[in-house]
Amino acid sequence: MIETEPVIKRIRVERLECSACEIGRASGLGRGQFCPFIERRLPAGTAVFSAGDAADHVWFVRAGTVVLSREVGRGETRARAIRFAGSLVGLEALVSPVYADTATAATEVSLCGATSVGVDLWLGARGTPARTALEITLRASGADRPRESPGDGSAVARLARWLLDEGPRGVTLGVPRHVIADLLGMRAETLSRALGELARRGAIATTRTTLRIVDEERLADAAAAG
Amino acid sequence: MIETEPVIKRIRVERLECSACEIGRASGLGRGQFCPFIERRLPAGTAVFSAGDAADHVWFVRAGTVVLSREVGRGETRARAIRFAGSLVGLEALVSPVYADTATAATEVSLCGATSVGVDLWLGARGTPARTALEITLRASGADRPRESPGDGSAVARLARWLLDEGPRGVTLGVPRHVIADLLGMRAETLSRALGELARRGAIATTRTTLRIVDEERLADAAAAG
DNA sequence: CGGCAATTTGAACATTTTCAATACGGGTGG
DNA sequence: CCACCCGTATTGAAAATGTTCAAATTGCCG
Repeated sequence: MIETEPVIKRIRVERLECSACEIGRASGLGRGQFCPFIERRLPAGTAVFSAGDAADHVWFVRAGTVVLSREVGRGETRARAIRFAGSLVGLEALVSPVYADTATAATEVSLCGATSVGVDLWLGARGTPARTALEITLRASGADRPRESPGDGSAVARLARWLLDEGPRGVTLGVPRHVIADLLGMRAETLSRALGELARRGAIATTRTTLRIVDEERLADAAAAG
Repeated sequence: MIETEPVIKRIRVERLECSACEIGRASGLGRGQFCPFIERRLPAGTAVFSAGDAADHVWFVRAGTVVLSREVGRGETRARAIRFAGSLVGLEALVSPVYADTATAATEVSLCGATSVGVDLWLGARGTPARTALEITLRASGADRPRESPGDGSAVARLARWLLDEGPRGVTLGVPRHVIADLLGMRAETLSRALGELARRGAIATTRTTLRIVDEERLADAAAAG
């Protein structure tokens, strides 16, 4: 029988030793080096950063919980992941001028923040294997869109949005339809019907294996509709 | 007017110069070093690796498209992301003994693979900032579950599954209900009803701010149901 | 102690899922 | 080069599921 503790609203973090922190250790704190991250506390509900903002800081979650959300259209945003103590958030600052996610403190949090410039220096020379792997990973996940679900808009709207920003690439590269359906959180049959609907409205032209965007404006209308 | 090319099924990659590759360059190919990655081609539809398998290789996508899927329950799997040329897949091998995703070639692909051991060496000393950041990132994203949607099971089943493997942590750490609802691809109202249903079945005990798993077996039944 | 925000509840409604059956298109073998 | 076959995509109609919107409740905080 699993028993959960009462929900934590206030966190108590006396004095987390930086030498006990993974980031602190990587910084070589014991060896006369310094850590670019500076602690800061935020109350529950505070926005740490917002998707689209200039990505100028990277944060390490020292205590508390941060929720990551991404836009799904019409300025609406949906939670897509949770980050607990020990995670880095906003690392996309390394590879993008703007944040991909909106980060919100779900509880009171203790965050250690550093400027992108500081992190850039901290990470060491560019082009090393570790750094290259990190950047490749960040670029890939920064471009991912969370799987969608019916609450994010009608099937037609979701498809229209997807086509507007991933379509030409994804469709061209031979991704099977059932995969697209999965990403959009719908069944293959529903995708098929949505494609048909957009074609009927003159937004796209499609055959069983081809897809062409005919009228971007109508597509945008469909995307906005709901 | 955006026009897509016909779907690509066969890829032509004559001889991609390794010195032109981001990975090759990071390996210091020009400087007498070597790259641990070895090219291999796979036809469309081939499984590169499967979630749960021993994570012994890391792959770099040189050409083609790879689909990443993750389990959503009952052994069913849903596509959650697409990786194009220039991405690394299976990097979770660095921080986990098993793959978190199932990777499938959507088109014919040219992949460069390296053993986890080789990549471990290639990345250089452990504990450096870049490597630490990479590992933290991989650990976090490896634990993420893709947002779910109604096609992945009924609201009650999705909630039950979530509670079984994320519940105690997420609930304890004060994640608001509407965030959980987002992650499960349902509205807050539906989550509320699903919680009520599980409580009625005696699987959990819940108040407006508390949640306790009372009977794991019933929860598992609900998770399997559909 | 009062007010606010989050959660719960209700009932009608719209949407998507289902489960079949059918049509294609591409790849294979002759 | 063409016919055949298999797997993928499409279509149909019924049914179930989740969404909506509004109102009531409750816990938390100042």
